[in-house]
Amino acid sequence: MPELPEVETVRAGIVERALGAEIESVVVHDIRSIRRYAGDAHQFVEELTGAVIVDAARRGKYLWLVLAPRHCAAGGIEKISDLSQIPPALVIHLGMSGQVLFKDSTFAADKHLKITLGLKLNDGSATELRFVDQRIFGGMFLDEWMHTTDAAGELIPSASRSNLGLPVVPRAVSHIARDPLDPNFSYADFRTKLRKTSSGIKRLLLDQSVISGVGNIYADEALWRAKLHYNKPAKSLTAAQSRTLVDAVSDVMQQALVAGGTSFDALYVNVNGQSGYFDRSLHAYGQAGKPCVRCLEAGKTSIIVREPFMNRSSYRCPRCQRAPRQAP
DNA sequence: AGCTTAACCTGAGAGC
DNA sequence: TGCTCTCAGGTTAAGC
Repeated sequence: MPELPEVETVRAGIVERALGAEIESVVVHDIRSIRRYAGDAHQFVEELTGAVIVDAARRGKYLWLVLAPRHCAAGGIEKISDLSQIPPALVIHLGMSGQVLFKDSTFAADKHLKITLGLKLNDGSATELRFVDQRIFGGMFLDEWMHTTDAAGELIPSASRSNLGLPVVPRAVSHIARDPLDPNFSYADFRTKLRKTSSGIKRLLLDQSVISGVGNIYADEALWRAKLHYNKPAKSLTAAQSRTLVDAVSDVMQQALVAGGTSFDALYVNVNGQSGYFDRSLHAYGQAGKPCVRCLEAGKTSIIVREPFMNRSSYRCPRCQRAPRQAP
């Protein structure tokens, strides 16, 4: 289940492997993996072929490739100041089961191979960027650039390292809030959004327009670390609790990132096809029936429970994450 | 307008 | 063995 650490692992892999690469060919094996795109498969291929990958950027779970026209050497794009002269962004979302893999064309097609980009790398060698997706909740599309300002009005782009010198994100990403690993993440903006709703706190954590990059796994882990119940009304959190929660999200994501991400069933892998191992460090998610390690260390016994939540599951310790008096 | 729910998918595993 | 049922979950459109 790719959440922020998994997507960031993929982004870093693309930067390491494909910067400066020219997209020589594009094959769409399954049209369903192209989403939110006005054109058809043929147009997708036409628009993408010949472009050069100059960067891979990310906000929350959204990942996008910054492209330059063929005639434009990698790095030369900074000189372009008119957005209309810049090729559209190649936006990638992994959904539930999406993978980005680098493999030479000699390797057999993967079982759920959806889109193949044939790349000519900087050193002249060739390889393939393969988008593989079993459940097809993910996909990719070409998207126009949009100027962006955050709530504070500053003109600073997202996590992109080479940002064209412009405050831009793909249009589809413009409604996504900054994630906790973004240097411009705002605690104040987060708390403002919490105070405006009657919803429980976990619903807000999963709302990508409030804080991005958080999915079911890291939401449960962060709530466990912050000792909060998923149904605690968001507006009832104190400023200190809000900050503690964001720090818990940030900490668990950074630790998962170091571990190469979380993996349960080999659905999530990095660009080399390897699984992360953070699942061995989970304290709440998927731990139903096991003792809460924090309670255990305190000499108490409490068993993690799994409860239905928003058509999925929530895991919590019934002792250190007590239910609010009145459920919202 | 704010909030909730259904739909999109496939495969693994459980139950019969 | 083989069938059916349930579950996994990110996002968004539709419904209330």
